[in-house]
Amino acid sequence: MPELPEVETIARDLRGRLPGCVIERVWLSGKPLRLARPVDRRRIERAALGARIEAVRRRGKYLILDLSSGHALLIHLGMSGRLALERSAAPRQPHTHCVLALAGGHDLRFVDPRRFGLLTAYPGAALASSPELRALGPDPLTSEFTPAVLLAALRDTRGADVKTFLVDQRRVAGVGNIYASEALFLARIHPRRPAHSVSAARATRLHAAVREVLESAVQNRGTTLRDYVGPYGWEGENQEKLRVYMREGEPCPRCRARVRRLTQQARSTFYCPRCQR
DNA sequence: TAGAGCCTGCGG
DNA sequence: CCGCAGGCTCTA
Repeated sequence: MPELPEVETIARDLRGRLPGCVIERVWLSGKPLRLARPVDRRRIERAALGARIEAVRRRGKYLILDLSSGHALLIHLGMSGRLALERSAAPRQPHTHCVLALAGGHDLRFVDPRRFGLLTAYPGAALASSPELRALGPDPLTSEFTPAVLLAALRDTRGADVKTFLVDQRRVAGVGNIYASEALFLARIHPRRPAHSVSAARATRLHAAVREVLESAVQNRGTTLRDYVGPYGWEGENQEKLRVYMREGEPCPRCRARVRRLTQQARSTFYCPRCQR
């Protein structure tokens, strides 16, 4: 479910609330998450029990909680994951897999019906070189993401089309299915174009489009198409701003041609067949 | 670099 | 019943 803007929204909401909080208890459902791997209770407890939350960060689609123990919790929400900040007395939602009980009567709860998410912990010094974070490409909202970097990565790609390139986290960290379609529409690039055939001029447009689409989605607090909600249950507003995603058959906002859907890597892509080349 | 697989829920 | 869903990883 969540891509960069949704994870960034969650990080910002949590940042207003979690730093300074002490984790008093840890509860785990014991159900396996990503790759049918069970959450490692000892790892989580060693990192979190009795620790104070010092900072909340995001890297790509990952959330990071830096703790006073010197460890960090690493969280990925997969397709259906949510974090919920709720009173400890409030009933737990179905599919709750982790509860961090905070001093003062509130919980941070990890809820994930499909269990494609990930929850683990690393010593702070080992986090950046962890298997999860090691290979991530540049975060598109940082200064590391430049037109030249994007162009070089496109040129380095053999075979893959530009849409598949955009959702490859090793190339750009944080773009998923919604924002790939939206960025390609803004940049007027056809999703089936081979990545290495994207010209420098198009790469510059794509760079600006990726930034624009992600930044405005963050401003709009993310996209709620089905069930994305933030830590307080708030929905996003960005679904109203989507130009092509989930709009098959509707008129293109630029040229009025009908928006089409195609399938790439078993995922839907939406685009305008007239504007995008 | 395709395709399958991991899961549950929803809408047609 | 079927297909499909904001992700990622392992396989051939």
